[in-house]
Amino acid sequence: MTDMENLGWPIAAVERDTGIGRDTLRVWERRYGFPKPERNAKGERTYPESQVKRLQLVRRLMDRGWRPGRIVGLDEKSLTRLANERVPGAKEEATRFLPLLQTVHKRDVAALYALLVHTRDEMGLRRLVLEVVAPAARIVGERWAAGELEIFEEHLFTRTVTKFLDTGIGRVDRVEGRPAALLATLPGEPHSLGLMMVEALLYDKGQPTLNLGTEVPLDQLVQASTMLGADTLALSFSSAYPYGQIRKNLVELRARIPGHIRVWIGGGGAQRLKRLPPGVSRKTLEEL
Amino acid sequence: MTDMENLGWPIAAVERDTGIGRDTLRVWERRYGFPKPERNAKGERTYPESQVKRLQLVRRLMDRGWRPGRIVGLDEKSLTRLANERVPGAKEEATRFLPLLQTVHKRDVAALYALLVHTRDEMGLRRLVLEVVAPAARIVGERWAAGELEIFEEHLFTRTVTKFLDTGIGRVDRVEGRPAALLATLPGEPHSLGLMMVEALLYDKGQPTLNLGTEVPLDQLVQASTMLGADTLALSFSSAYPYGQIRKNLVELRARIPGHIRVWIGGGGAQRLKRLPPGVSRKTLEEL
DNA sequence: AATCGCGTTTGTCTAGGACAAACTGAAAGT
DNA sequence: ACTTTCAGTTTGTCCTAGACAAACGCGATT
Repeated sequence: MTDMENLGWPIAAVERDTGIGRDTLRVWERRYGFPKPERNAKGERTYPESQVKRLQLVRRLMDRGWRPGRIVGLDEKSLTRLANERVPGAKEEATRFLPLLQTVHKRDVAALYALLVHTRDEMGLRRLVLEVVAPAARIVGERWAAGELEIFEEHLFTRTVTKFLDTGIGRVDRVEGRPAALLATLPGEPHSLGLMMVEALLYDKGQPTLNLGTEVPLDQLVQASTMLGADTLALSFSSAYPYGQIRKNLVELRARIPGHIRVWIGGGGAQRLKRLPPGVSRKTLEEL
Repeated sequence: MTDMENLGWPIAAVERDTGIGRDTLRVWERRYGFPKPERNAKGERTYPESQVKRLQLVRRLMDRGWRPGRIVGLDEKSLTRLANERVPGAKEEATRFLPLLQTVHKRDVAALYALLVHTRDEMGLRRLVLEVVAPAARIVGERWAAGELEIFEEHLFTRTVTKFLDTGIGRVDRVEGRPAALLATLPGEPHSLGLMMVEALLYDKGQPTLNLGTEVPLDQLVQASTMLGADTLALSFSSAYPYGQIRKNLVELRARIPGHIRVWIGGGGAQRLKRLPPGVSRKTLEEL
């Protein structure tokens, strides 16, 4: 283990911790000269901690739309500067959510939960989702991208909100008959909060839904949508979802499920898509 | 798209749908002569549907402890026969859970949810978890391995139980102070039910826990366990978790987190581990 | 009933090249 | 002013065959 700390991480560990594929890591090294891992006795790449951290920074910037060629060569200082550039208007918005964000920064899940309960009692489930949970999730995501929050802190936020929403919409028995809409994310998209919000909104309107969860393989979606007799399949893409994958997967999916089933997409990743594949439509939370 | 159906799937899609790595797929082809994909115009492997199905069968058997060399060469008939071999005593146990299993087979989440509510009112949360949810989860997993259930049906079961448990243990505010135990699974382990059960049991005893969720990167666990001041880190491994990974990850983790923090492991995968790495102990649900 | 040793199995990693899909940005069209 | 078309560039994924250590199965020994 001590060798590991000295020599650095094997390529598989780096792929796991950065989400950047093995092949890509090697090809970056060839093209951009970074990362430049050491080698162990066996001749295998071993990435020092510092390079992994820098790769994580690069990954976050790519999630924001930067392309590798522009940023992989930059040093840590420049990367951090880019990461801290704020979206216009973000500051004012942040102050509106100050109490909520503080619970996250203090990692006080009890306070966060209490805040959610209080807000729901005040403005109702629908407005809570649209006006609090949705923007808060976006801000938390941005804070994470800027390196101000750790991944596990974002995790904690998500988990607490999920737990709260599950408590509110748990009464599955209220919904009868077959589900009108199936909710899911595709493999590679682990963010479940978008689905939870959709589920909460549709539940609020009494529309039967079935949440299949995250990272559902395509063939399973095909099976589920026909076997469960749904008429809509709603997919969520966070802005971190890899560029090209979205369109590719949607085209494949659309071709494989029955034509009468509608395909809806939403989330930050869906917004980035310029033109939609035929037979797929984009929905915002407000439209639900 | 039509070409895809004719020519088959690219290697990345097969990796995604079977959970078998690219390198492994290529090396199996070289060693065992299976899979034997076609090639497209570019010379790339394209796997026919039938071979993907057979690979999924192989994967399920490996999850049960079979080694590749013994089964990769077998034809579909032999594989199906192996998959259908039942664990002794499984039959009697299955009849005990007949009503519950039927809700799963009929994909009737409302009935499943109602059944859970009813059972909890009758025997309490602790006994519900130990005597119903835990064995049911195992049986559902086995049924899936035998090919009787689709992945999404297992998903549905998990999601419904999670929603039910979240409703019961949602009141985060009851717990005060820093969490004693952190719960998580490692990257590659998407099954969250084990964590949910642990969370429910500890909640029932009034012990503060924090569920970090599934597939938490190792470095995040290191960060979280120190920053949140927990004294125990509890990890869950399903029996599907790849053999060697468990020990390797545990050793790495143990070396990186402070010595005073205990590491507990549980779940089907933990049972398969012959000897535990130093500083790691195994717990069953009953012991909590 | 554990522990040790040994031969076998197995997954992961290496290399540099190749190519299509996705992107950028300017020119031409409405 | 706004969209569409086109060529040029960037980028991720896939290819080959070989190598090796870690994990495993199994028999021998404590």
